[in-house]
Amino acid sequence: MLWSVSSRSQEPASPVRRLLLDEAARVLAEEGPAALSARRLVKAVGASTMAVYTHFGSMPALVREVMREGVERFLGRVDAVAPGTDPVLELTELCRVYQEFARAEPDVYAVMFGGSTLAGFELTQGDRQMGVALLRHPRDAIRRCIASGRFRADADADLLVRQLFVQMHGLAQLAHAGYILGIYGPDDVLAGLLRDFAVAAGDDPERAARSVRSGLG
Amino acid sequence: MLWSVSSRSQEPASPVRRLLLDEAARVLAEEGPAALSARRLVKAVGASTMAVYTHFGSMPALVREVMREGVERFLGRVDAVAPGTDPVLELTELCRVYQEFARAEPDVYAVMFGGSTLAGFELTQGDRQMGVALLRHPRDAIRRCIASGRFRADADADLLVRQLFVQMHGLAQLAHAGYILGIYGPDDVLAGLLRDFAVAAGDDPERAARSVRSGLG
DNA sequence: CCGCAATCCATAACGGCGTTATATCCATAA
DNA sequence: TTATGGATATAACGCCGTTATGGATTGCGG
Repeated sequence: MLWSVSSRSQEPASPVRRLLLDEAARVLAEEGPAALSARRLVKAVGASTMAVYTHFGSMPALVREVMREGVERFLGRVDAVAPGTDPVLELTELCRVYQEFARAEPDVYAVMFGGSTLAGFELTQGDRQMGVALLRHPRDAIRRCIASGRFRADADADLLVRQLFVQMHGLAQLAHAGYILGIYGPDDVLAGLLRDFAVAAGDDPERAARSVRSGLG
Repeated sequence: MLWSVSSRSQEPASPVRRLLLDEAARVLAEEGPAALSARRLVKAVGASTMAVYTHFGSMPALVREVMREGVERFLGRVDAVAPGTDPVLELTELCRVYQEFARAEPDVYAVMFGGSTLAGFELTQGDRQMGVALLRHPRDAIRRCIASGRFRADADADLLVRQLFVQMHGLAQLAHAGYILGIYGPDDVLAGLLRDFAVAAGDDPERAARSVRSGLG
């Protein structure tokens, strides 16, 4: 085809791997999981189907790479939340960035947490470990809530962070599926969940409401 | 072909439609979404691929029928929970049967609530309305919690039932995806969620814990 | 009874999918 | 220079959902 053109290029050989990953992420974000296929990706980058297998081994393995990079973006957002003097506010902000990521990249999010099989991809135990790592930051925030006296001293941070995880995941998925209908939207439900979470953990209702409002505004 | 085997049969003509639906539900339950294909279904019932299109029009339409029957089974379980003197106990039992259904038919459940596309199937607004109808019973139970004084008088049943929905869905999906790891399992998280839900809504902590224990035991 | 329309269904095909066997480039090491 | 090994293009295999075609069966009005 274009041998002469490629030889003209002084750059290092085409990083086909990166091109495929970027195109996969783009298609997934812009057109959804149904549009993601090996043949389409290789056509977009001007390669043959073999490119997928030399660089990734299989389509599920390519999807796994896309997911791993999604996890890194997710971790980047979560770690950007700085601790402050109000741990309930910090917890609220963590949940806010969680929902923001799920809304920004709903299909990558769905792959990360098992909501989508996507071309036969299935989560490995290692994948799940990576997802669980996201809970460390919120768990520490809950511990600070306990240490600061906002939450009861006998509260169990490990159980509470799982409860919070369940709530964030359920909200993200139901909102994406269009199941949060009627007068209350996802943001209303999020505010209610966070306030009730803090109150049940022992926080003063008024103070909890103020921290949540501040963290979501 | 005058030796017509079909005339020997005294039964009404083969209800191919029913056979396909049952086989689809069976494959989905026993082997998961990846195993569900038109060609496999028609081979199992001894028909040709046309059977799918004469009776359903498309594979997504067949999946929709499977989902509708799943919703009916779900509604059957939910409606089997009888009101009693303890509305918090009733709410707990409703959540228990919710989790039981999600655990018994995880793939049908995933289709119902948008967690799985399954051969291009996508939820319509009518499908979602059907799913939302499942919330009527728990919403009434929450209203009884308020009326009986267990929950605060100014609690909002419509918001609370959405929060509860989010929690039940998140737990069902994460448990199915294998994301509830470590010392606490799905049942522990469920107990914590329900207790905290009631406490935040205004119930006495001890009383809430007793109702939840009673409803989950 | 005949003929006609409608319905169901089997066959075969189309295009797309993931995957793989094979052969060919081409850069680098010996 | 030759040899080696990785990346790639080509073509094929067996799936998939879907559809065009034509044959069989059924029910019904004449």
